[in-house]
Amino acid sequence: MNENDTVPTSKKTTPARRAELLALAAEVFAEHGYRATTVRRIADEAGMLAGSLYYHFDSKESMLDEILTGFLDDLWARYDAVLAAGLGPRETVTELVTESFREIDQHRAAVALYQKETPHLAGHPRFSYLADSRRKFEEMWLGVLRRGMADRSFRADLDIRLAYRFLRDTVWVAASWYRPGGTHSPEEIAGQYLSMVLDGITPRAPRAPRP
Amino acid sequence: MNENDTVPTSKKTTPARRAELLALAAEVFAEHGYRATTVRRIADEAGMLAGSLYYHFDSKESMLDEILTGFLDDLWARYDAVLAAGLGPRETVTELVTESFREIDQHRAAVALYQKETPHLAGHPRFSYLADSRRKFEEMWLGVLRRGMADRSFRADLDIRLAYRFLRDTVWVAASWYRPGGTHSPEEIAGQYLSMVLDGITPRAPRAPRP
Amino acid sequence: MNENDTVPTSKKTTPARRAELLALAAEVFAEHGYRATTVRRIADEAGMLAGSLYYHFDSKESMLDEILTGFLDDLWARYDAVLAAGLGPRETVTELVTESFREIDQHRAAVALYQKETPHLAGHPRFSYLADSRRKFEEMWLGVLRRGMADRSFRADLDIRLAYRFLRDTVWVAASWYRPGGTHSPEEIAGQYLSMVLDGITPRAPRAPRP
Amino acid sequence: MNENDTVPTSKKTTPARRAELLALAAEVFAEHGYRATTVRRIADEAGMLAGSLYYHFDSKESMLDEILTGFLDDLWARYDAVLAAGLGPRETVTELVTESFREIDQHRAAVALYQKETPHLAGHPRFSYLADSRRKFEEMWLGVLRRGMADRSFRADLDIRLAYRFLRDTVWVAASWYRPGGTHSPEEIAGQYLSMVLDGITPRAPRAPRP
DNA sequence: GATGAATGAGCGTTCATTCAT
DNA sequence: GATGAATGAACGCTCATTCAT
Repeated sequence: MNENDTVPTSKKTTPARRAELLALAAEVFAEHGYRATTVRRIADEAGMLAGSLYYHFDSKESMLDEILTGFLDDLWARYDAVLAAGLGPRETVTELVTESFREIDQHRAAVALYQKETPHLAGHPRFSYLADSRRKFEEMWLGVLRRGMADRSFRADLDIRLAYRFLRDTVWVAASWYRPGGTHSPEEIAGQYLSMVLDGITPRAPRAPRP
Repeated sequence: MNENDTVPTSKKTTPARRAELLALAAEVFAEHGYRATTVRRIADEAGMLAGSLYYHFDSKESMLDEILTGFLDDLWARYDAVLAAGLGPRETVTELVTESFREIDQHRAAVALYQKETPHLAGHPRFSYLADSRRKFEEMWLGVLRRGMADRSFRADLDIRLAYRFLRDTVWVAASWYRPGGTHSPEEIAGQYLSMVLDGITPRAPRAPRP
Repeated sequence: MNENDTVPTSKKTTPARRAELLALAAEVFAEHGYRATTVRRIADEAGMLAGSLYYHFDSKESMLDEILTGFLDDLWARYDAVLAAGLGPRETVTELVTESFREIDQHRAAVALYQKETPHLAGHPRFSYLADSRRKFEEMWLGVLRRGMADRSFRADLDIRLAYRFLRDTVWVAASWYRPGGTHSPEEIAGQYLSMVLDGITPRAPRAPRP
Repeated sequence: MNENDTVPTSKKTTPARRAELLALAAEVFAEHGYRATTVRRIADEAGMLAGSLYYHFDSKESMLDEILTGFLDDLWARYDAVLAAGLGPRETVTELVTESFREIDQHRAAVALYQKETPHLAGHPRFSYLADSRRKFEEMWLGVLRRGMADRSFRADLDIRLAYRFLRDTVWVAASWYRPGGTHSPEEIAGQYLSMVLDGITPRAPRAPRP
């Protein structure tokens, strides 16, 4: 997924400076949107001139690319670890959601960017990995939901595709308001979300504890 | 809220043509984003030249303005009717969510546009009504949630601000994937969403029917 | 050869204005070279701003394209007429050279541009017709030279490829110094050139008049 | 003519390294044109970074300058030797053309560069020696042609200025297609060219051998 | 009501050049 | 002698907007 592993596009810079600049660019992209963000603005924020950015990156687009692939690589490392643990459906959902909030906590800008720009990037060949990731994402969630419905972890009357979209969106939109270093840790927020998603916002009688 | 009621910007046109053009613009804005949409693209779609649009509208921004105010006017008419009905908290939530999905069904483009562009428009004086609406929105939801927690319609252990964001986002993001004329009616989708939000995705023992 | 016959790229402008602008661009391109010519310079010369040129043309490159195809279309119309006349080798050479000088007289800038830029444009797919034309050109000259050597119109000891290059270059470089409206008509210059090329610059005994 | 003799621009480098780099630069300039050649491209080819070239040369322009003066110095050394030999007009022309082809053979890139860039450099004070050389060139050729017409070595009916341009261009354009190490030696090519120029491409009766 | 042609500001990008290390 | 990182001016191009017709 990360083309940098195989095709180091422009490694003329130290990785540290690259990462710095990229984090900055992600922040600005996330705040104003990719299109509305001028390369001059990023350069300003970095204390350099617009042209100087091109020493480090090939283009504005390649900055976006690198931010997005970095994010997805990291995210899938988390998800794959969860999936490899062989947990039950409810625990898998719990862990997936928690890892998602951890990702939001650590790469908020990239997540927000991903949310906002993916639709426009869909058709672009360079960003085909976004559609690939989306597919994997869908399969993952649909799979865990199906397994959960089969073993009665989840309600049998769910419209599975609707439930998938519900779960997917519910988690990610949090990136639009979440600010790291707030009063709640990502784990706490994940806990609250899971509580609402799993048990609903209306009171329920105490369930028997699960094995 | 709708400045056209008091300050008719460009009344040279018939309201019908305006509405036509606006619906078209909303569609294009929603698909490609406001910034990425060129005025020429809208004109193309309308079968005219870019310059000709300026007979009907003052600027690209005023089109956006008109679309957004139209949407909010319509939405608040719906919400105000629900609030005026004096229903209980659970029923109020049910009706608010249902009306939201009806709004998505009827003005999908405007809703998507609102979702996508509001953050960037926040500081802009011309669009201060967006922040106003957001405030009203928040008060409305916080109010109904509080009342529900007070009368035990909703769980007492909810983090109310988190629950508010959860509800708010959960509903609106549906505009990003919803396509009118699909297999589900807006009421059906609302029903499914409400079922998940109110009761969670895990099975619960049958509750006593509410009066 | 002329894509405008089949694919009218950007006929948004009146052909007259296009032609005017194109002639102007050709002049500037020819004087300073294509790369060294800024689009602002052309616009200046046309009394407009750089951006305004893009109402008439898609790009700087498309201006070059249009100039070049226009030139080649015109040139080949001339050559084809000569070839269709079925003249003997010496007369064919005479007419081809004369038509070449007429072309230089009427489209000096385009010819100079063609001479100067063709090498750099060779690999570019959009300008593949340049290589095509070059091939046709070579076949044409090689053909007439061969026929002339066969029927003793031309010396039998010529290195035919060298003679081809000699003829080809000799004619076209004139575009670099020729100025229309000078003391010599294109026909006179063609006559002088032909006299040197056919008979050499050293005196020769009078030849028997040809039939 | 060579300002390096009097004003050593950047003597920080060994002449050997300079010459190496210059030959390389000439090659790249000749292939892509001076403007279109980036200093980085030259550096790449030399296995260094763009900035490093500035240790050896003051500027891109000074590289061009040095290449051109080197070429002209060499060429005029050849021509002056020929002129000093006191040959007859026909033999002088023969030798001048032959030396020209030898120059092309040995400094093809510089010749091609000279041909291509001289027109644009005309007005530039730094390159005024190009115009000087051109003048000397013209005087030389006009002189030998005049002498040849006077002593009947050349035809009396020639337009002398046209003949001058014809000779001048005819020789130099060969630099655009000539590749050293081909099947023909420069002397052979010179012979063929001279044969065409002196005697024409049509057969002539055998001339009485010259004294 | 709409067109054709233009404006002018700004955008992403390139590139010769500089300079501390 | 060479590098890494930056500058700053200019370039081709886009686009919202204007306005006479």
